Amino acid sequence: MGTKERKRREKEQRRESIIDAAEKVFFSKGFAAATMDDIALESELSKGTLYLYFNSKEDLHLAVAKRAIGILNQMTGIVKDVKKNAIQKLQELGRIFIKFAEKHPGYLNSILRIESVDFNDISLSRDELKSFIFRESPVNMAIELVKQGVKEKTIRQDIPTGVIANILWTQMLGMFQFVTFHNSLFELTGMSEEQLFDNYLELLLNGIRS
Amino acid sequence: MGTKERKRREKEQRRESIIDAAEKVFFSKGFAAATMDDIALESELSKGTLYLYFNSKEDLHLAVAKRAIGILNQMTGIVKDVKKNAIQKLQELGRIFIKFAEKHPGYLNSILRIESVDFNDISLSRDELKSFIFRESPVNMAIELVKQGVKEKTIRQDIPTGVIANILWTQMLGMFQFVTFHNSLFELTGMSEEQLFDNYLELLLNGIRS
DNA sequence: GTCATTTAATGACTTTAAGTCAGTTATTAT
DNA sequence: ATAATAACTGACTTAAAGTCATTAAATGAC
Repeated sequence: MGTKERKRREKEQRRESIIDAAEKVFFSKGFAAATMDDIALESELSKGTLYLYFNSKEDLHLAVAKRAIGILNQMTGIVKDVKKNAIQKLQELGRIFIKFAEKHPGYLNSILRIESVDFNDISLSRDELKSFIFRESPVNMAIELVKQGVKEKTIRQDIPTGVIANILWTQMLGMFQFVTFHNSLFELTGMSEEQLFDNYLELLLNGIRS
Repeated sequence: MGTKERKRREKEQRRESIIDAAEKVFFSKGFAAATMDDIALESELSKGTLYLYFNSKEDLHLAVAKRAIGILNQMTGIVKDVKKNAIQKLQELGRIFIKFAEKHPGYLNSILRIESVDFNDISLSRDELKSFIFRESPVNMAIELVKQGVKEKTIRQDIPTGVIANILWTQMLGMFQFVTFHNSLFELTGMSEEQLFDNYLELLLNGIRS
């Protein structure tokens, strides 16, 4: 009598399918313009049902962001097996992030969004997500790499590794926020997106070299 | 018959007093939680009147952000008179930004906000503001300083000055976004806010040295 | 000073979208 | 077959942005 187990699984599947629908709507219209009715329609469920699975539209967005972090993690996973020094690994990490951004612009946006939306309306679930990001995200890998670099003496040791790693993470996000928002920069400088990213990475890593 | 002139002035004053009220409400409740009715109450005007002066709540927020940029500009104005090399001037610029953030957290938030809110709902007035920031903000001063640094050979010349300056600007914003959001970092690292900022600045500038 | 005209301000109303909940339908266990 | 439980529904409530017909105030021509 595995009914209970099957039900749990089905519930999980339904949940995922709602996230699928939400994703589609968020990515095509943007979070603000997306309505719960849109998502209900897309998911072939009623609005009420959405609220059986998620407490709010924001909550639904957090679920999408979690997926984004998951995918990013998966993509960056290979870095730790690379046989190079820490700086080079960090560079690789950065390049993977850039690939992620190109391949999954919607997911990138959802990550940017959770790091930026209104500072005053902190919800419990966001706190939860914050710690999730901290524990699970590339930040964590960056911390390891920075530690390695300090040991190797390729990275300066006068600043706590946690701080360096977080600075790198923030700056990656900042770069994308900037590029997403001010796409006019390309015209201004005549640089390609790729060149810009490379320079960005270069500058970041140059700053932490010992 | 300076009636016309007086009317224009009064209209301007009313506009400013509405921004005053909006500011108070935004800063105390946050943009999302603030309502136009709150602002109407605070300004001792009716809601309808607010819409005679501003097209939307977002528009009203942009006006606040413009003020913020104005104040920041005023504060950073002294840097160009400092008699030091470009790197040192940029460091000073960064420190002033930090002072601004401490003194005017509300204004800081409003600047962060315009750089981050939903990427899909771009309004005309935001484009206008973007070019305003670009023309009037410290970005512009940073560009000048970077040019100076390249001439002096204190700053690397292999990356376009505009790109370097914009990277610095983004990263300053990113730093504050991060600190505002993850204030837990202090606990994690045991660093004071001041130390953190100093390290941040150091890293940024180290990256661009020649 | 009066009054027609223009300008400024009002707040009740409309609209939109998030979130709720009493009622219906489907599933399970006995 | 049926009572109990779980899943789902969509009409309804609520909140807040934005509108607009109406009222009030200010102006300037006479």
